[in-house]
Amino acid sequence: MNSSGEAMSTAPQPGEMPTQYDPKQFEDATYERWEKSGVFHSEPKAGRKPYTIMIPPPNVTGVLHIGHALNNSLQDLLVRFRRMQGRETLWLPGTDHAGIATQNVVEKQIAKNENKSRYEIGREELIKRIWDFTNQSGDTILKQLRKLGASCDWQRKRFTLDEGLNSAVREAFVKLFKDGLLYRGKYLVNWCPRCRTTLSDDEVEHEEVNGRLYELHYPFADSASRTQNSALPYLTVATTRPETMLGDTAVAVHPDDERYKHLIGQKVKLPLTGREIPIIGDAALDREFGTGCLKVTPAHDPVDYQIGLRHKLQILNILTEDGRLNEECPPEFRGMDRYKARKAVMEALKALGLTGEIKDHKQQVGHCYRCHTMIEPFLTSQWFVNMKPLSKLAVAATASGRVKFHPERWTKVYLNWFEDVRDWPISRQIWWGHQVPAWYCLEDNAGTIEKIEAGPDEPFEIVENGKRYRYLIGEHAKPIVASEDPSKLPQYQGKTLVRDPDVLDTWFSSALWPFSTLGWPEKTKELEYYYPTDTLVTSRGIIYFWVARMVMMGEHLLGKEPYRDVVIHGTVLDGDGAVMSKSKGNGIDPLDIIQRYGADAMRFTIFDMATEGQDIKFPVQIVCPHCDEMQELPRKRTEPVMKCAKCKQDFQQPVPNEPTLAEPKMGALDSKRFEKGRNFTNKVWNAARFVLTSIDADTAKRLEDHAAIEAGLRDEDRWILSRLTGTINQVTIALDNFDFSRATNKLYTFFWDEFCAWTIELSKSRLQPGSSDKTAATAVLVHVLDRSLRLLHPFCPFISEVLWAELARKAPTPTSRNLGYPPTDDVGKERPFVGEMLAGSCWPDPTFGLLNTDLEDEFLSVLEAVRAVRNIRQKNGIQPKEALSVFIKTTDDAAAKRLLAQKHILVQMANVKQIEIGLNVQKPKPAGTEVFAGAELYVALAGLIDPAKERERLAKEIERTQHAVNQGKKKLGDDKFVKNAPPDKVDAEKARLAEYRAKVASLQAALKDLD
RNA sequence: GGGCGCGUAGCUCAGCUGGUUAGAGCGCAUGGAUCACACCCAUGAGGUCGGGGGUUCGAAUCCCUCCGCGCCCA
Repeated sequence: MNSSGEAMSTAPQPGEMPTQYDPKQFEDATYERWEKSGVFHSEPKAGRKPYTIMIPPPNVTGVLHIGHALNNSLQDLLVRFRRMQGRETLWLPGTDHAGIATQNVVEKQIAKNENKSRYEIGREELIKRIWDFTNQSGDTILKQLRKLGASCDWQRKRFTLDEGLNSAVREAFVKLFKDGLLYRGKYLVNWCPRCRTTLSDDEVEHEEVNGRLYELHYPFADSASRTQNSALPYLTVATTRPETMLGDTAVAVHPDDERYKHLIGQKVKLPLTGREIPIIGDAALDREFGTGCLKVTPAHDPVDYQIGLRHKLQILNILTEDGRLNEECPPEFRGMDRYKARKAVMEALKALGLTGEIKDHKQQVGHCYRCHTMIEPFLTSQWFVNMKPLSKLAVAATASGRVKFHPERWTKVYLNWFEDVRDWPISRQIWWGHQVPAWYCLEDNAGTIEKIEAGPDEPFEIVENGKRYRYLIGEHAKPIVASEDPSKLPQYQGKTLVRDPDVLDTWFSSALWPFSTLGWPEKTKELEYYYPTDTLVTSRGIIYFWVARMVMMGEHLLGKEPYRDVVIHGTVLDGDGAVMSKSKGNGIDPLDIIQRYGADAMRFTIFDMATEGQDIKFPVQIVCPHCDEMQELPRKRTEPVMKCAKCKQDFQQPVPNEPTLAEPKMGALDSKRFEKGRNFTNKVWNAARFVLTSIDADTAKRLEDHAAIEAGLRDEDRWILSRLTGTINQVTIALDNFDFSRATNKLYTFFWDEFCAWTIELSKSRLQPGSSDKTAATAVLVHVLDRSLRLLHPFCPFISEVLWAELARKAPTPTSRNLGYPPTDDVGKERPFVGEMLAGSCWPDPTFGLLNTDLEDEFLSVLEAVRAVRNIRQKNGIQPKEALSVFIKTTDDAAAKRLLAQKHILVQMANVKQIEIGLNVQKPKPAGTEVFAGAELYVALAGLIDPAKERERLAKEIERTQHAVNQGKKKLGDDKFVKNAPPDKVDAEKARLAEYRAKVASLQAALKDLD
């Protein structure tokens, strides 16, 4: 084969396979071969069904963490599976520009290195710096994905801020605007005073904070006024944010509240400001909260805002964009930060005797999801997406079953979001992102757009004569929304157009990802072929942020769902059930794991644990950086330096919420769970090693003589072929259903407990020099190994690829690698066999003609017999070397014949030297006895027995069986069971009871015989 | 406050539509340098399925309730 030349450079030479698999030796080279071969690249092909996954684009500046490892390993599993099934498979990779997050990183750098704010640097320069930064560190995470084995089509890599995606964003914006689904308006939004931008509701994280509830007294304007139940000359309001009182424009009471209702219509004199504000009645008030009087600050509280609208109150903004008090406030407070202002206002009120009780108060407070600053409700003009019509489309997509969630329960979570979702503010007052494609004509908007000089620490759009200016675009300004700059248009000649300075929410461009990456709005052949895509693999955390919005946009802009299946996987947690994170110092680094165990081992372990979307818990250990010894972390993780239990040297552990020290060396976090995957890959390696070394040149030639091989097949061969068929079928079904853990388990059990433990063991005698059976035995080993490696490939791509290349080298023709059962092989089939590598070869089909469930059942009793002999041997302390004499007494002739046919298995697997099977077999004395499937098995123990041990063993078995007898007796003794249960269940119970009774009797007899 | 998930062997988890003596891996115990693998092989011990109530001939499984843990939304 062509590939063998290349394969030799990475695959081991014959006789050179070490006894342990060393992933580092093969992984990078194998990945390189894949990339070179083009097996990951996809082109639209008429007549072939595509399979497409769009990667959830990680942040461009991100680094791989364990969550990415899980997410992308699952995608790779699906993609490799479908590719091998012959689908034209595209896994499109890329990164997200992550607006606020990325801008923050660069802003912090600039602040640290140059002590400058973004306003001092200026928009253009900042954007340039961010581009430099992302170009530099941007593809780190994509490079790391290769370490996982991710089979992405790198030629189709995209970035959410690249030119094509920008045109998609502009087109989407224009279309939504034309369709009446996009509007500009002045509303109360979530505002981050640190990022100085709007945030959507989803970008606000609510957290419980220990705050205070302050009572403030507002004197009545009319000094004659009094409350009903007190003679005090003021109304007392309660608030958690006293500084907002400067923006109060009313006090509200409940219209039915006996204490206050007579005051409605009167006024209070707002302290510190001298303004008189009305007392109003509003039924939305909670009479029980605080004093029952609510200060109303429409510009700075969502509830108050609604009240303000209802009562047409003045809406008075008292904050600047960076959270300081503005010129609407009394001079002594102007320019103060909101928290300083809180203190100052309280002090001023206290001096006037206008403060009351101050109580501790727990409250939910919104924080910016990117910088964790407390958000402020803020009145600004923003672009909004009208969510109602789009929600309907997205809801319909799941209702009609076109979009399905796995596990299904997430459908409800998804739908729930649409139920009372508010309009989505999409403009952001930052610079890194897609600038809003809207312009304003100054001449046409005279009076609504204001040009003002910008302060040194304020945003600005234009510089004239060294002075900075910004435009304040009033809420009623008329935008010109266009995908291209309209200033060249004839109607604007001689006029000044200014572009909307805002950029769009990152999630706006992410929402277009499934089709913008395929060239939309152009009608490309890719879009035609790959859209709708097939599967989205993501975590529950972004169902709202991303999934819901993608479905809306796909439905509206293309009239089709973006994908058919949404797979929601769990979250990786530590042993205590805490999310892994940098600040908690409990995060396992997937690259460390790959380094220690290999990518395949990590993937396999993850798949094994990925059960039905449940969270995945990894108890975390730490590795000594000096001697590599894995050890438990101390329960209290406060002291960074710990001593290695083995080499006694000091090393560092990550401590929650603490920076790392310069010294001593940091230990890597690890988890013992990964040993399962490593052990399995090593098992695969060694099984292959065994099979490969058993193929000599002579055997290789004969592997194509299928007729001769067929004639030489034994029952154990037919058994493993039947089991293989069942396994192929089960793994395929499990993957079809996104049941990753089940697929992994089936593969594991088949390979380890059936192929290795039985087939390989049993083949050993047949492979001896001079054995006439060698060809058939080898053919079975080669066939099963070939199919196993194919099955294994999507799970463990590296080791399977390496071993398969080696197998192809030892058995160089396709027909030598199978027993003649379809599928014969990839070569000559319609499916292209890309790069002559396993990654481009085909998935095994279950060959149902090989299924033989009768034989499988029959084998169960042989396996039982082996286990029985081993058990008696072990319990009597008989050395494995000691060959035993075994007698099996059956109740019918057929059973005897069946067992007799397999007696070599007993001989080989249980070290038996002499065996008798039949209806009239005599029990030796003394004997070890086991009862199974109606047969009694005796092991002659003369000279070997330890009667006490055998008695103990029998007693235990009797006790256990008696338990089953009791349960059966109880059931069958119950008239109601016999009358009500289905007859087949009753019969089955009867048969079972009879069997257990017989077993107890036999065992008791055996016990007696020992005397 | 609403919604969802979880609670099964020392640990991490299977156990789907109710019916064999409730399983796996790790760990543990015992034995094993046998010619694929000690990252191995063999055998075994270990569970009143979070508590209580109900439905049913029969409940780890269905229903109610309580307790504990976690997540999401308000």
